Amino acid sequence: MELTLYNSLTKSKQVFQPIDPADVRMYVCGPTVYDFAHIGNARPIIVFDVLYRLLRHVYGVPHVKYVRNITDVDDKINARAKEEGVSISDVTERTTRQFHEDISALGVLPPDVEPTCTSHIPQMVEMIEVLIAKGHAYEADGHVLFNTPSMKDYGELSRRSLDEMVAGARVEVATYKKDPTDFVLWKPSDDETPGWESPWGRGRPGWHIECSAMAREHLGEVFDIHGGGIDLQFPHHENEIAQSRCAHDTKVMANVWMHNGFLQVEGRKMSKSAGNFITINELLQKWPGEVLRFNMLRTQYRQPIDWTEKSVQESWDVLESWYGQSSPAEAGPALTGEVLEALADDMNTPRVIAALHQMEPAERASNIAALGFAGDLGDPRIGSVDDAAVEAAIALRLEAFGNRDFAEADRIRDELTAQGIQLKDSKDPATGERLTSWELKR
RNA sequence: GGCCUCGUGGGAGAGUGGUUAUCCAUCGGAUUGCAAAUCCGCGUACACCAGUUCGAUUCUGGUCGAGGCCUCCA
Repeated sequence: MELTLYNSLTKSKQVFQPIDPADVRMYVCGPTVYDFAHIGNARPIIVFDVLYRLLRHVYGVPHVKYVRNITDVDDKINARAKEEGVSISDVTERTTRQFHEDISALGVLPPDVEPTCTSHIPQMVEMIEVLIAKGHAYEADGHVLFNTPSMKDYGELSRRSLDEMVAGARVEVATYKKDPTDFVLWKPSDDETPGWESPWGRGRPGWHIECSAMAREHLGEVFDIHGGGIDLQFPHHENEIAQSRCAHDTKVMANVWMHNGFLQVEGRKMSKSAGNFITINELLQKWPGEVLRFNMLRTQYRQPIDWTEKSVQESWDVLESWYGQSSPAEAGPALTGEVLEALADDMNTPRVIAALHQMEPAERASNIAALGFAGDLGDPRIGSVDDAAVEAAIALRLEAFGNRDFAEADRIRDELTAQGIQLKDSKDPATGERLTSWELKR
């Protein structure tokens, strides 16, 4: 089948043609592990999980390789460790564990490889040496810098010329740079900062070289898809491209570059200072993970998304209604019909959802199962409720019904309502007997 | 200041040079002892101003508005 993807490199939708259909390779920039992942971080995780599932459907599970790194070397991590008075590995290990816990609740498959920076330092050093040998990088004042004018088409991804960048720059240029747009490959570490021995003294890698080195190690010099958030397009991805292409003398690093749009919260940019910073973990205290997953997919991945309480509630309502008709837990996963077509159209997930609404419940259940939904809407807040007491109250209410004592029945219902418990009555279609279920009000 | 993305009905959100997106909410009805839940029915929107066109929400230009990035930063 034909799969169309939007390529940031060409700014157009293109039919996806893998280099080798028996070995389709995708790299996605993973988290820097210094703090809880926020809901904005969850977007690429979920979006590219959907793509991973689609690729596996199209090319076969054994023929797709998905690499998503963990950035465990970063000055933010160093700052956090210092602030807390703990070791750097304390911070990175704890945060990595938390990250895995949080995203597994979102129904994402683990990537095939999840490399860490700390285990790829030799590969980074080697790549930097190659770049120096080829005249693309130089040592200055203990740093190694990539010389951007040494690459003819630097800036192709973000479509800016070096002149534009210099003209628009607001940042003071370090004096040791040959050119204002040169960027760091390696920087020196003092005794208190993590560092590794290198030909340029004890130091640590710059931000971009990690992804170039890890992608090369696990996917080769040229691979199919590289993904990440739109905020990474420049400078991170631009510089990855520069490093990898210049080190390998290749025309591209990856054939298709994909960027998910930004996330806002209640109509405003999410930031700690604005007080609207939401972590995945916090949301999971209140909502089932698959509601968050569904909510994320209601917007096409390239569009900006406005994350609101109201939209999450709507997502919950939709899933509850679907699961009530046919649960994905009991369905054989399968991508079919219009759902598959919409997915293959640059992952048009809103169109996918519209198609799901039109499907028969059984087929729908199969499709949502294949999209990573398990059918579990267990309310994470339910632990705070004494459900035996609730069941007992419901039994008393049904007894009151039996006696036609509506005043007593309503009194019990009002009491439960006051506790935030919503009753739902239905009839057994066979016997006509009254059945009562309950849930916590949102 | 430079580069870029976006602006669809009450809300969310696809799409299209001329034809019902879809979902949620509202409203009306059925059902219910009363509610909730459930079921049925109802919505001709596409920021503004020009231009191209037989015809534009869909193409081009401009205006206004929202948002992102601008090299060590998350």
